[in-house]
Amino acid sequence: RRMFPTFQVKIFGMDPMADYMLLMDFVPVDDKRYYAFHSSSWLVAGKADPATPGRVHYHPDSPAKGAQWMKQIVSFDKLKLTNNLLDDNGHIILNSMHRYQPRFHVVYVDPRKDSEKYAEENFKTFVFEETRFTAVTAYQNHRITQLKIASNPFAKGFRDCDPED
Amino acid sequence: RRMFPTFQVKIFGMDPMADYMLLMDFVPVDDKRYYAFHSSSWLVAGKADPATPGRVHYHPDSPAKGAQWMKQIVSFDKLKLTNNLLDDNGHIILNSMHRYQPRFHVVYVDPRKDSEKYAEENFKTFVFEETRFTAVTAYQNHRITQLKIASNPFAKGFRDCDPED
DNA sequence: CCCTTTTCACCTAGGTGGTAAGAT
DNA sequence: ATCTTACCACCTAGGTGAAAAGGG
Repeated sequence: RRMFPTFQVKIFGMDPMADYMLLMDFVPVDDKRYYAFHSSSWLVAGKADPATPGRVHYHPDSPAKGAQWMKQIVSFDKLKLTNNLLDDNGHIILNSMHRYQPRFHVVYVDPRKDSEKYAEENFKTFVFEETRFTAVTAYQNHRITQLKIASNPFAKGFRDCDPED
Repeated sequence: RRMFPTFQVKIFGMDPMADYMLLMDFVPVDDKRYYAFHSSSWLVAGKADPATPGRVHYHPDSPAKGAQWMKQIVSFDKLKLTNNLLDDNGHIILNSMHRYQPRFHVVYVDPRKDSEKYAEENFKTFVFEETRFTAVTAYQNHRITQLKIASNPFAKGFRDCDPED
């Protein structure tokens, strides 16, 4: 399913005329597996399960000019997560009940013939720790459910109050 | 609205590793304005109205590698037509009751610095005369309406027989 | 007991021709 | 008389959490 809320960034400082690829991936926060205790808190269940294939999600507008990326907020709303190790839809594969850190990467599309040499300097990664989350197959906390229902337009059918509450 | 049926092409002979832009535009077939006589045939109503802004529709996957374009049929299903001269959605603007010839263009994205010099040879246009049509705001022929209802999935609500008829 | 899978009603978002009213 | 516009019911396509069933 889609990740919600959507990861969004506002970009500054690109070369407006140069091409860039924007992408995201997810790395484990720790080597632990968690479980929900009485639907109220996370406790450690033991060591992490074997790592999932480390896939990457390219923003579907990639490649695009710096001017294009900078002129409005970039939204990764097409990014989908799955726990299916055999997924062949190109979705990001995560282990349920494990904690993850989303990462955002910017790749400058180097027009030089020997661009591979400069791969290091043409690549930049940004991490926002406040975007860490625990992957689940079902919500383990009623307040998270209510927050989703209140903020995701597709869950409007489950609301019982005005949207401005 | 969308053009239906959708313009589709199968592509051969590209350089699999090179980038290409695919686009379409529409040119008048003649300098005439038409009218529908008793909903059964087209008659000439006089000289064409002033030409509309000559817009172009880039296939949204552009630019992409030759290998990508060739591996399946390319479908221009996002292309939209309008008769609104003030349209600011980037749609193709046509005069109603005029005849048009869709054109398909392939642009090779030349990696050379002085690529402008080679614009001529990096550009190729394909015209399929069987795709000519008369632009309308409402169908002028009941058999066209029935053909659309029978073949467009979004018009399923107007069908009264099985789809395989 | 806790987590996962499947199915479902209920949404968003948007593409159909029908239809009635309006314009020339 | 003929064409255009605006709105509508009815679709496709797909994103929600609920709920029930399944698994360890």
